[in-house]
Amino acid sequence: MIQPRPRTIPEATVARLAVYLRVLTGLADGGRTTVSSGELASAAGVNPAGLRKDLSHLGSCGVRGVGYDVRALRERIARVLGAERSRPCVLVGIGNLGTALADYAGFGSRGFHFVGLFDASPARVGHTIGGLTVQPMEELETAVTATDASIGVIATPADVAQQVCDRLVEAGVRSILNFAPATLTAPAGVDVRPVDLSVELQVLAFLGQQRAVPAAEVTA
Amino acid sequence: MIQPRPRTIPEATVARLAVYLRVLTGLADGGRTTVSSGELASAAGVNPAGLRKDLSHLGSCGVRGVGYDVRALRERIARVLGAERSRPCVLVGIGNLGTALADYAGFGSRGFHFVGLFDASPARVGHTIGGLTVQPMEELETAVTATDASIGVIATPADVAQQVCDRLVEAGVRSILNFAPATLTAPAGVDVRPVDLSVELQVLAFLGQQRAVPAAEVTA
DNA sequence: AGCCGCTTGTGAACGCAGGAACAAAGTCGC
DNA sequence: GCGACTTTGTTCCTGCGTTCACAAGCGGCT
Ligand SMILES: NC(=O)c1ccc[n+]([C@@H]2O[C@H](COP(=O)([O-])OP(=O)(O)OC[C@H]3O[C@@H](n4cnc5c(N)ncnc54)[C@H](O)[C@@H]3O)[C@@H](O)[C@H]2O)c1
Ligand SMILES: NC(=O)c1ccc[n+]([C@@H]2O[C@H](COP(=O)([O-])OP(=O)(O)OC[C@H]3O[C@@H](n4cnc5c(N)ncnc54)[C@H](O)[C@@H]3O)[C@@H](O)[C@H]2O)c1
Repeated sequence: MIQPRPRTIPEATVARLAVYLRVLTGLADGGRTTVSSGELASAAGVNPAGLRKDLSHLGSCGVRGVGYDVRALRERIARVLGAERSRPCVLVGIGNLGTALADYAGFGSRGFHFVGLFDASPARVGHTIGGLTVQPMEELETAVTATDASIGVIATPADVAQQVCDRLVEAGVRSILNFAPATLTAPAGVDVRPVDLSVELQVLAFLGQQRAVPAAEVTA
Repeated sequence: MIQPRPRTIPEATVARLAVYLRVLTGLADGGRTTVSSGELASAAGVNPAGLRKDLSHLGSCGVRGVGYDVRALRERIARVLGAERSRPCVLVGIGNLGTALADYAGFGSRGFHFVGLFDASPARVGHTIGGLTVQPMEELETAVTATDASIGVIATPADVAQQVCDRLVEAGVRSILNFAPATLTAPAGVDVRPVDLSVELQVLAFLGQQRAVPAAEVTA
């Protein structure tokens, strides 16, 4: 039993660790060397106790009475998240959204870089975005194999998203981020993470509507 | 006690309701009139029992032995979510991402439309995107008041996101969708929903990495 | 008209996440 | 060198979300 640390980290904790990592990087750039859980929690918008519980999943790294060493904690989280080396990603569907993603410089500093851009439209193929040239879909499989891309991003229309997903899986991609408003099915062992902006807006709208209703509740 | 239905719907349920709504719209367009919970659940990628529990939050709407009437259920969900009439939104930061959002036709069919586009850069102001002209930041407050915009979307760089948030709140916006990688603070009564794509990628990367590790676990 | 099969809706159990409180531990001041 | 204060790490507990399982209800068939 060399590993007393439980292998399983809750997914909600993982998402927060990524936020802590971003905040810590900002603090380090600002010259801070140590930070307390309360300070870090308020900067990340979470509860201090919850933050300490999250950090406890990766072993004691703080000093009682002082706080956490910013650089050491950042290193620790980066190692757990596997953010030490940059991961190669491929992007399919270079339309409005896909172009913005391909052009986004922020992914590089967070451990991700695109190694391939693909589109079915001849009008898009050949354009250069963020230093990469858009390739036709025929080259998807060979490019994924050659670059050993680990993450695929889908930004195509919804009606072809499943086909694109299948081709990515077939090519060996095991992690997929899907922006198309469609529910994708993939075999076991493949993670598909949907990002549906309309759903986010609808949740916001519902919360706002519910906030307005309770006042009229007493009138019933 | 005229309202036997509990006023509180779990947020996780609300997000799934939005997905059901999308799936139901697709089914209705395909000509389907009824659908069973199992079918709808598999199309939405959730557990059938969970789907029924979600729907139970808005009262019985199904017919035992038959299933749900597609149109009626869609109407019911749309009413609960407040998606019957389109909600006016303002978008701040018309860069790469903001342009894609402003140009996106899909929001209209999901109950949202932009009534104002704003940017601080003179190079952006005056451009027309999706039928709207980009306005300077000075006009934000008056435009929000005039259009009674209920939702604000932030697509500016992270270092000015908090200022933009403050101005939106000051102008009367009570729901904010934030794409900038920054933790925003807002007064009580204002909902801020972050969408951090880097975090999504990092969660994917972690899950993929964890999937690969267990095989080597026995070697320790 | 009565029975059968199918599907919904709900009740209970389980597991998990979140929050508060407390003990351990280390540092700073004297 | 010692005491007190600060902050972490953990433990307990409460509440929520999810899943399973079953009884109730309705349509269709005979
Ligand atoms: N633009 C947004 O702000 C936004 C917001 C929310 C969701 N989305 C979703 O993201 C996806 C992309 O949106 P968009 O606005 O960029 O659309 P878009 O039409 O501008 O771009 C789609 C791109 O996919 C390409 N494409 C079409 N079929 C393809 C195929 N079979 N294989 C590969 N590429 C193919 C097209 O050539 C086009 O370049 C859509 O599913 C949309 O619903 C977009
Ligand atoms: N582009 C992407 O794919 C992507 C992905 C993830 C996150 N983001 C985030 O979304 C935000 C926007 O990204 P982008 O790629 O569109 O950046 P961008 O630089 O292309 O656009 C930013 C826009 O905001 C405007 N702006 C700057 N300061 C402003 C202010 N004070 N008030 C109003 N407008 C102001 C700029 O003029 C510019 O047009 C950034 O925070 C980025 O980190 C973008």
